[in-house]
Amino acid sequence: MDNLSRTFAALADPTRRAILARLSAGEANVSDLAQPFLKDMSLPAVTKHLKVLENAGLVSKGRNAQWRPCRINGEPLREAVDWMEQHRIAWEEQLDRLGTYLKAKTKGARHDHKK
Amino acid sequence: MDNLSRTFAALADPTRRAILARLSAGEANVSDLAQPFLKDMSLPAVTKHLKVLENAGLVSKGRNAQWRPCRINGEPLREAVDWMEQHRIAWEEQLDRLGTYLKAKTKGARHDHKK
DNA sequence: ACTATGATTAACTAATTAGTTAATTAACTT
DNA sequence: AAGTTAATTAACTAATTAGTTAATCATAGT
Repeated sequence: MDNLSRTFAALADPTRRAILARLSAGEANVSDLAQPFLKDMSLPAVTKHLKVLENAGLVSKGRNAQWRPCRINGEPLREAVDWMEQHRIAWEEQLDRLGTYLKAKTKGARHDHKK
Repeated sequence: MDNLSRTFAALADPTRRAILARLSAGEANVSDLAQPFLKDMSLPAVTKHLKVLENAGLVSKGRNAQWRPCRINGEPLREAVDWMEQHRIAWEEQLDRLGTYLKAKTKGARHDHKK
């Protein structure tokens, strides 16, 4: 499977997206990351989700004694955003053709990015 | 399954991404969309891929006689980009901490968007 | 009416995914 | 050395996915 597919597949799960969201606030151990989900699933289930994120290159694990500090890796995410941005103009043109672009536009600068 | 997961799952396949890429150039019938893939897979396989894209709301089909003109729908894609953008600053900070941000930055304005 | 074209549906299979519990590994604590 | 904590691995199951071929549906053209 290609990198981009692995990245999108990794993002296609709310648990994994929540893990990434948590990691964008900074490094965390596996059990820290697991904590919010332990009502819904077991620790090995979280380990597996992390493995999916690791295989997609979105997360990398370090080691500190018996802990495994995880951190986010932005590069594959950038590639995914790049793919979407590459087509975004065309999508918006499509919306324009359908006459719904104006509505989107008036939502504000939500899609503008920092300089 | 939630919308965002459905969108990312739909994007996690190179055939489906190619179909979307083709559709960002404009409307196309099922057989037009299928044509580049018919060496690799059957027409029903493409129909199924389109069904996945439809269920994610990424594509909508019209009807014109026996043809089914397909067009892209930007809204779910916007939501996906929004999710990523929401976390992007944090990812970049993470990169910064790792000292690799500068390298990314010198790649140019690739990640800046239109006003 | 008959035939051709465009597309979908049905029925099936193989592979992958997401979860489980139980066992195991690795490192720290006393 | 024994026990505790953090995390992974193993073995298994149920559900989903991506593909197949064959049959069907819908419309057009003759």
